[in-house]
Amino acid sequence: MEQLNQSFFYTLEKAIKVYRQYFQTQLKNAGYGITVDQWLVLNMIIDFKGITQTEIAERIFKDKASITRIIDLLVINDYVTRKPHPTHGKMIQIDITSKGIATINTLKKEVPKFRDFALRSISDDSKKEVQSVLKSIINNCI
Amino acid sequence: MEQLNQSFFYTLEKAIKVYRQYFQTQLKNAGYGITVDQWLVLNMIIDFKGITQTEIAERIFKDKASITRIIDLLVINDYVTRKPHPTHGKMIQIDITSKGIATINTLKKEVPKFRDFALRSISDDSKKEVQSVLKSIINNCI
DNA sequence: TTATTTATGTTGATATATCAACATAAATAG
DNA sequence: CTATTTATGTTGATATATCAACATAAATAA
Repeated sequence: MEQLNQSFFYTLEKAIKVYRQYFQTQLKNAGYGITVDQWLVLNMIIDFKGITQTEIAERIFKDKASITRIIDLLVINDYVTRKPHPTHGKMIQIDITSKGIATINTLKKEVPKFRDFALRSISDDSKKEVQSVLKSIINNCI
Repeated sequence: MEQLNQSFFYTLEKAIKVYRQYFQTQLKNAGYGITVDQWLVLNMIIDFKGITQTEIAERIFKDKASITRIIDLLVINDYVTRKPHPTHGKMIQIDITSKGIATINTLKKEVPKFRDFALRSISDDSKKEVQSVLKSIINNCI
C-alpha cells in the first residue's frame, strides 16, 4: 500500500507540472507574454467586478502577498491599473486596460481548448471520479 | 463539458496545494526545519548513491537550476557536504552528514504516515483509477 | 591531434509561494 | 467617545521554478 501511495503522489505532482508547462507554452505560442498565474488573476478581476485581493487569493488558493505581487506585474505590463478605492477603506480599485480586455477576450476562447486538449480521451465519468477522489484528499488534509 | 474541465483542474490545483501544505506542516510539527523539496532531494541522494544533479532533477521533475540551489541549502543547513568528484569531470560528489542521516532515518518512517493520512478512506482501486487518468493527462501534454 | 559535441553544473534574471510583521481604515464593543 | 477587533493590503525574508547564458571536462568526430 505504501508503494501505491508514494507513486500516487508522484504521478499527481508530475501531472500538474506537465500540465502547467503545457499551458504556459501554449500561452507563449499564441503570442501572449502573460503568465498562467497572471492570467488567473486577471480573469478573477474581470469575472468578479470589485473583488478584493484577499478574495482573489482565496478563490485561486494563493497567498494574498502573492496576489499583491502578481497585480504589481499586471500593472507593469499594462493589463490593469490600480488606485485607492474611492469610498471603501484600504481597498484597492482595479481597472482593466484595453490591452487587458483584448487579452482576456481572446484567451477566454483559447484557454478552454488547452484544457480540452489536456483531457482529451478521458471520459466525463472518469473526470468526475478523479475529482471526487481529489476532494476527499482535500478534506483529509484540511 | 468545458465547465467540467475547468473545475477538474481547479480541484487538481487545490488538492496538490492542500496536500503540500499539510505535508510541510507535519514536517514542522515533527520538529524538522527541512522543507518538502529539500527532503525530496535528500531522499534521492541517499536512495541513489552517486546520482548526478541532472538526474535528480529528472526524477523529481525539477529544473537542474533548482537542484543546485536546493543542495546549496542542504549544505548550509548541514544535511550534506559537496566536493568535486575525484575522478569524474564536472560531477559533484555529495556526502551526507550525520544530521542528514538522522533526519532521513526518522522521516523514512514518518512520511508514509503523512501520505496514508492524506489518502485515508480512499480505496486502492480508486487510487489506481486516478493514477491512470493522471498518466493520460501527462501523455496528452507531453 | 584538433575540433566539435555532450554531460554536468552554476549563475543571473524574473516570477511565484509562504510566513511574519506591519500599516491602516472601518466596524464593533465598552 | 475611546479602545479593540476586523478587514484589507503591503513589505521583507527566504525558498522554489524556469529560462537562458555560461563554464568546463569528457567523449567523440574529423
